[in-house]
Amino acid sequence: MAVSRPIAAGTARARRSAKASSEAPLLADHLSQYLGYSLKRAQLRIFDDFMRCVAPLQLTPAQFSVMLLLEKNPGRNQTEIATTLGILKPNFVALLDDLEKRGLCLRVRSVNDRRSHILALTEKGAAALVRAKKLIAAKHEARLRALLGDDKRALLLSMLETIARDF
Amino acid sequence: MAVSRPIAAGTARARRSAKASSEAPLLADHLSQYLGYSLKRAQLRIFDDFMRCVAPLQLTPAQFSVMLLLEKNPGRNQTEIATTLGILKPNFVALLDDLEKRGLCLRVRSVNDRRSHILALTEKGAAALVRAKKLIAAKHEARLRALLGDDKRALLLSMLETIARDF
DNA sequence: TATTGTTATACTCTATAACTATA
DNA sequence: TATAGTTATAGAGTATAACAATA
Repeated sequence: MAVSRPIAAGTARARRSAKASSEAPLLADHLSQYLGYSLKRAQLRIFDDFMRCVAPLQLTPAQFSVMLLLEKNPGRNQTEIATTLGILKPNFVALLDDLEKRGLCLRVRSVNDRRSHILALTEKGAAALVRAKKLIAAKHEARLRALLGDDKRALLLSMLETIARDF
Repeated sequence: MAVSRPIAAGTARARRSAKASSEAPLLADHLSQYLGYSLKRAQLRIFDDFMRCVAPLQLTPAQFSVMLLLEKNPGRNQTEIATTLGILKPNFVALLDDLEKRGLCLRVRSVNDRRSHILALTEKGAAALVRAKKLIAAKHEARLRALLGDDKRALLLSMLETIARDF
């Protein structure tokens, strides 16, 4: 049971739509003081918007990150790609099955080590990735820049990386 | 299949532990440019650390947020608390069952509206919450302050709130 | 009729053990 | 003996429909 899609009780929107059962809005501002809470709320919003922006291509954030990694790292096998993204090998199978079934990527048996599947984007996959990157840049990331400004956006990303790396 | 617990291929740690199958580390730095990716990575780290810090009390972030809300908003019913946190009513039942079974909170039938369950922390629940807050302040949030500094921490929180509210 | 809390249920994401085929 | 990919499975988290009691 995670903290998801919260309704900010302190916002004008929440105050306007207060239920008749109790006029006073709930006090929830103190929750935002906790990094985990704010981080989770922001992450859900961002993933939601990401999915909407990339909806024509039907790609989840995880699928997009896999395809991005395949593009920049040709010749790698499933274990290497999955591990880099923090996806466990058993859970990576279905994700790849889906991408492969849609003709976006390929598994090829390695000649050096016949246990390994070398992963590659198909032409269709590469084209889809190009389109996805354009949609994300034009809609998703552009919206973020408009909201925060370029300097604050860069600072936010660097702080998040710091937390992911050093916390 | 989400982006979780990733291994930063560019870190010194990752380079040291590179597998024999392929000496070259994977290029994954470009992923950090995407807010969703960095946000998710940071969120997983923070939730992980939150759980470790509060392990003596066996509270999840969601349970903690519920108890915090009960403390600041006495006399509210299940729907109000759940909705404020973005928890769907059916999913809130098991969470409350667990807290109530452990003697941390209570459901009381409302006298005004006998359909409603008014929620309240027990004395034991209030005491646990005090302890949890102390553990989080002393370990979890202190670590964040040490990592980012006070000014950047405040800026990070305000940017995350902006995203959650206005994106 | 509508709402509160609840049950049942399903789907996604995450995690572990164990199998197969290779090495 | 160990590793790569896979299967089976279990547990969280999240979502919807529908029910009983009450309004």
